[in-house]
Amino acid sequence: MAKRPTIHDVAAAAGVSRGTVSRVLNDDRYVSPAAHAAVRRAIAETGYIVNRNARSLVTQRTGSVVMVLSEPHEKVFEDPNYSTTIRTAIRRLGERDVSLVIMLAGDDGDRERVVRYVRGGHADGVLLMSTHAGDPLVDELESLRIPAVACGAVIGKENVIPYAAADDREGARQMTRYMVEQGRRKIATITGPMDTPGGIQRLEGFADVLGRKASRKLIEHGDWTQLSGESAMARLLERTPDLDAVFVASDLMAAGALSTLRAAGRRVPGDVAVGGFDDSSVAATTHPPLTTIRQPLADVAEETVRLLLALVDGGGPVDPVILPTRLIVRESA
Amino acid sequence: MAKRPTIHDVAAAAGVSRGTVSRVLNDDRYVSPAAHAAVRRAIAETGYIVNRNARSLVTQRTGSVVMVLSEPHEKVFEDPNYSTTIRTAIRRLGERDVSLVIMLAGDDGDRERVVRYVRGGHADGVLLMSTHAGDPLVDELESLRIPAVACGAVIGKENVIPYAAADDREGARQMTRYMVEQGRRKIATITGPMDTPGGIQRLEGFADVLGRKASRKLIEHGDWTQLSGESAMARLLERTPDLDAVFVASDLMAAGALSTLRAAGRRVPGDVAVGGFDDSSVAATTHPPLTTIRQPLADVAEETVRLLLALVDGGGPVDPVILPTRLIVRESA
DNA sequence: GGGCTGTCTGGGAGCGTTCACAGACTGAAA
DNA sequence: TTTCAGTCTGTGAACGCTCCCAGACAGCCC
Repeated sequence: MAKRPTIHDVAAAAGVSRGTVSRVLNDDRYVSPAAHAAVRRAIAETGYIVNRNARSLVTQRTGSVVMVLSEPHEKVFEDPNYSTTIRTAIRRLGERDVSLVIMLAGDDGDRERVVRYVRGGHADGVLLMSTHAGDPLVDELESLRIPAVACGAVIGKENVIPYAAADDREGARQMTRYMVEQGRRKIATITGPMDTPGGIQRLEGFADVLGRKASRKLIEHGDWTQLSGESAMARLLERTPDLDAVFVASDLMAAGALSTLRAAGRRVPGDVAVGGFDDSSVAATTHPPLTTIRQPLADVAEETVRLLLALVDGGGPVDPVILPTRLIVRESA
Repeated sequence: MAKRPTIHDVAAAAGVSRGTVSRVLNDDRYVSPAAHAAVRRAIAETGYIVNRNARSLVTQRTGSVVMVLSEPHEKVFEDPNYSTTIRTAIRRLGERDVSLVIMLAGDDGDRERVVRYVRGGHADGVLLMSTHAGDPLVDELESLRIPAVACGAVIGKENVIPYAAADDREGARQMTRYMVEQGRRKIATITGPMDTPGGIQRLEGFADVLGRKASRKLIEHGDWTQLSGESAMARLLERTPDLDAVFVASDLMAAGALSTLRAAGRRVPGDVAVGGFDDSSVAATTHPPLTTIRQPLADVAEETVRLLLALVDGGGPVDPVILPTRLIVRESA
């Protein structure tokens, strides 16, 4: 690899000093138009690219943020929604020339690595994904005082870690209301894990609408996986065979619920209406296609990034952002 | 953020010089056991973490690799297989304390950014994902002489960019053979884009088995998306209404084909057998569940990473790795 | 003219490492 | 005893950048 030109080479080519080149690079004040032009030309001629390491060494800024996926290894990415978020984050950060490092935090070893990375000063900010309640990582990050935001609230840390999220609770209300309006009488629900915001708030929204009708018998818990949706549905059917609707807190679990219902000979939506949540890609492939709640995932991701950049740029504290959901009617309800 | 301890602080705490600490850090030869112990203790006491920027500045190594996703923005991640690859790559790299930066290369601006990043020396290696034939990025990387490997062959550059991949061709043969054995007479195929290895080789495998029976009338092209699967299936049905099987080069497109078939009143697998490829997560959620070809994705990802690390560590040229696929029989064929 | 403010430039110092080299010490061979 | 190879250690010099300070110069006001 041929030796790359340094700021010295550019300075020499432009007939100015390092200082002036540096000023142009960081568009500082007080550079004469002539010098500015000469430096620009020299940069183009030499093909100069600043060495971020050298810069970081003195500025203590890295120009990169790290996205931390706090999920057991097997489950990372199982949720297709990750993809949208990552893609959006990369794009928005890229526009600002900030690069994205992705790290896993599924076990203690991983977490330790993340902490070491952050403590080593290798990232300007942290973007938390699916961080569970009580994750020790959060306290660590907090004590390091590094800018951090979450995509979706971190339970118990809502006032500490800013976040952007979809309005889970209102989304659940939308679906439940719709089912009520469609004349369903016995509406059950399959929730997500109760240590996740989606698990808690979608159940709350469900209960908001149903009030005392939301009896414990009509509530089952899953862990977002398709398999858990299957078994939760089976338990519901056994306990309440005459249910005529079920609001499932994720599309993937809803896909599981559908296959259990089919196996049990229930027709959807004839006998049982099924509502999902997410409007992820599986929603369209199920049979029948899922009526679901669309989360503005790309917007959530964008807002998350925006918050993080604001924090990194040293703006004061930022406020959480909550974005509206929308009911998408297909065939399952 | 409190000032982080430097190698000086450690040296002072251990009562040795910077040099000795550095030697311990990089476990060089010639450090006395006593000094070694003292340094280790001092590191623990001070909570010292090496500053990678300073290190990179002198070693010209960064301890990170960049994964480049060469896909138009809308389509990035549409294929659920990405997830497995990314997850696996992060883990394996993490074990070696190498961090992963992800960049998009969907348009010229992106590509320019990637080149700038690599030319800036910010990555020790490049991991190419779904790079299309003739992508200018490849030539750029080649001329930069930076270690690069691809996950899946880069068409036309098979001898330049090492890669790990599933045996697409043999996988296609497995599926086609299976259909023949099941007594199907008129077997069609929906391919991927013909500028991707999966598009080309899965068609070749199909043709290997069918020989002259693989007439042009029985071949349609898609672009991996579900929608393209739907329309390709429609075209096939129109042209050859009496086909009794279709090998679709991806599960997602197969899902699309299934819905077209259903809409056309064809029973699967009664009237038409449908075979997919990938064994991705959608394969299980379709109705009926897809018979498909499982790609050893995690293994492919592991091998890709292994190749890259070997290259980065300065071993000589490495050979491509091709891993076997397996037929997964479900209900659609 | 003297002082002041504002613009512009150059260069020394320092960021936290590694590397190469010189030197000190050991023990064994000549 | 001298010589030499092998261990072990400390130190100066990079690496490529930004920051800061000093100084030159111009223009303005009193």
